[in-house]
Amino acid sequence: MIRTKVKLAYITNDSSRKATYKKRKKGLMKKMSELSTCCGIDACAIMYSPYESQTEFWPSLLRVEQVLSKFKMILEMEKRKNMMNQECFLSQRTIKVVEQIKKH
Amino acid sequence: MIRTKVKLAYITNDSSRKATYKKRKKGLMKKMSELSTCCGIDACAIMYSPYESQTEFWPSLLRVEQVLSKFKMILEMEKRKNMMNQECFLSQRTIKVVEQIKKH
DNA sequence: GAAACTATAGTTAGGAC
DNA sequence: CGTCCTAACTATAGTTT
Repeated sequence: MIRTKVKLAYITNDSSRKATYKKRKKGLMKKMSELSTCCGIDACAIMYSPYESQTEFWPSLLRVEQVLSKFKMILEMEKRKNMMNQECFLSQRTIKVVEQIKKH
Repeated sequence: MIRTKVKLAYITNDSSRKATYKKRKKGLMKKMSELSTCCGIDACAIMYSPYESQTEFWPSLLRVEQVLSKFKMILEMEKRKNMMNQECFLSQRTIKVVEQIKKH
């Protein structure tokens, strides 16, 4: 059969939308994994949706915590640098977000 | 020329690795955008790497904050439900992470 | 370096089971 | 529900500009 061109719009059919969510989420995690491997970067994901009962942590809850902790530390260091420099508004906003992300 | 199958391993050449990072990051954001559109879900990303000087927020810093806030609220509600139920250890761990993510 | 190009590798929507 | 299939679509490594 001839398949119609996929249009990127909200999928109104419930089961189709759920199936697509699961497929694309899987694909996205694969892409993240590849980016992480090829470029040597830390990566993590938190996934919550109406399509699955449990919040998912990729690659694991522990890794999510570790990656966020490391990222927070890096930005704390940046904060100190910026305080010394008396500059960079954007970086201050960044710190603000990260303090929300990881509270100790 | 015949291209070899891409092998998924750390790219040792610095400029190739950086180029791949930028391409794949762009691809990843596109995939997230599509998932968000097709399935009607909120999505955001924080990107920090050795390849770019500034931390990037996708689709914007404001949206990152909004999505994290919404997610935190949802999990606070789950926490209450679980307290009433006296069950679900995993969900308690989830809450713990989210409290780190969004501190008010 | 970045941006454009392009052939091929990889992804996925819809169907079958 | 999930898993496999595959035509159609998309991403991207290597290359050129």
